[in-house]
Amino acid sequence: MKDKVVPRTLSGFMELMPQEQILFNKLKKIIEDVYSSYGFYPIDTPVIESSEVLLAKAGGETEKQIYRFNKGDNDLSLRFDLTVPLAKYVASRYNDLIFPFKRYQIGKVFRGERAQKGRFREFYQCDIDVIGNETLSLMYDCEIPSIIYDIFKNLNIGDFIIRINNRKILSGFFESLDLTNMITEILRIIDKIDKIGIDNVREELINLKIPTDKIDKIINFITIEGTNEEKINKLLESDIKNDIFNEGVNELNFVIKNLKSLNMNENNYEIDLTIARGLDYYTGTVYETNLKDYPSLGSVCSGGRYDNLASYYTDKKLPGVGISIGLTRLFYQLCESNILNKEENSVADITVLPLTYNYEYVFNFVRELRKKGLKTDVVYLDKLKQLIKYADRQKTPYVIIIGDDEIQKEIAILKNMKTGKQIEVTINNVVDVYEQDLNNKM
RNA sequence: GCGAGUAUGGUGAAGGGGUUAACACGGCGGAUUGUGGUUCCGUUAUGCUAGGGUUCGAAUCCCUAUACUCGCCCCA
Repeated sequence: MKDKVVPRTLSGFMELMPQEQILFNKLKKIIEDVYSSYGFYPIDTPVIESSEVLLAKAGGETEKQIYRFNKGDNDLSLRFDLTVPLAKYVASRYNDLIFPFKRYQIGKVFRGERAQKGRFREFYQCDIDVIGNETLSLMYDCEIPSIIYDIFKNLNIGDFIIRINNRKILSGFFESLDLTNMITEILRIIDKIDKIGIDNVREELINLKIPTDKIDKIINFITIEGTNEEKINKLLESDIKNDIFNEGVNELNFVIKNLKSLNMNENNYEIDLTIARGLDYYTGTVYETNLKDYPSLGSVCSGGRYDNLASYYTDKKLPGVGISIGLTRLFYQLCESNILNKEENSVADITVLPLTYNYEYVFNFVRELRKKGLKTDVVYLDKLKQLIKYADRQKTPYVIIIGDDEIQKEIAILKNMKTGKQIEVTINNVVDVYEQDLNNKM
């Protein structure tokens, strides 16, 4: 035993049991289905890219967290998000793509940072973006929340709220306070408000040596209360004289107004001036989404508008808007909070247990079941007890037992594993009997 | 990158220097050679992350390494 290698999985890498994997895949499929229902195209890009491409814009953090290695003379890296590969993709195929370019991409990304609760080194991102050529209609800023809305409705994991803000409002506001030079630090602090609370925000702002009167103004500003309409009106009526600020307010006003016409429930979205988001490239509308019943989970989906996607690869101006769902973290959190129903995730609808060597007879049944779209598992084990136990552990709702006695009578036994009821079926009525029993139970 | 903590079978774990490492779950075999999720019986770590030290004696105390967990930074 000593010379065996311990079969372990690296920290920060999620590996699931089959039952869990089914659930995970269900969530992934729901997201994918909603994305494509809005007319977005799927793309896939390599997990490995040349470091030169991936690190073209390289902030300090990215460089620290990226998995980078050499193979021969090649300097390679694992992608750490799906946005940079998108930028490369669009820049290199600019002449062939149709704009506005609507794509989604679901795939694994890698970050070489220390793993923590709900923080992974390999995780799925589910990205969706629209990229415009030179310009991009603000209507796409409205479409994005609508997509989020549909996804979280379909995921069926409880009530949720999409929080919306516009970076121009914050930028303009801080410009008017003459704090432009520290805007990155301030936004970072404000963004943490949900986590650390308003008092700590104030404290950290004091640490930045911002005058108290300005801190009061900031706190008052970001905690504006009221309905969406009231908040907009307060912003429109404010005495802040700043062009960027006004532009932001108008954009936000436009987005909020149009969300109504997209048939979204007003309880599921709100203006939240504390959302700062992605301190790098977001320039306009920004979004975060939280589960109302589980605020401690933090944002489960976030994104926004950016002016220029691919400035490191091309001179073309490519504005875009999009979101990303961190599916691995979301799934992890949903499991931790017992929001997902982990029961009854058998792949097969029916498990067939052959107690005979006359497989030809068995396969006739199997073919019939599969032809009708029933997922049918056939098990080959020596003993009936093992067969039954297999079906039991797989939580298959139904089993079919076929032994030599049944073959003699030209039947099979359909067993409902929940009720224990057994019915004799023939090849002609097996599907009907199955469906009848299934419907009776419901 | 910085800080704190933990390390015992497939899993959850007890044992805090004294001869065979508790208990539970799971697994396997059987009671029950055509019927599971109940019950009963048997079985399941020559070893306590690795290496070194203290000791007559170490899973237990000390040191080093590694891994893992949790914070911070940052982020999905």
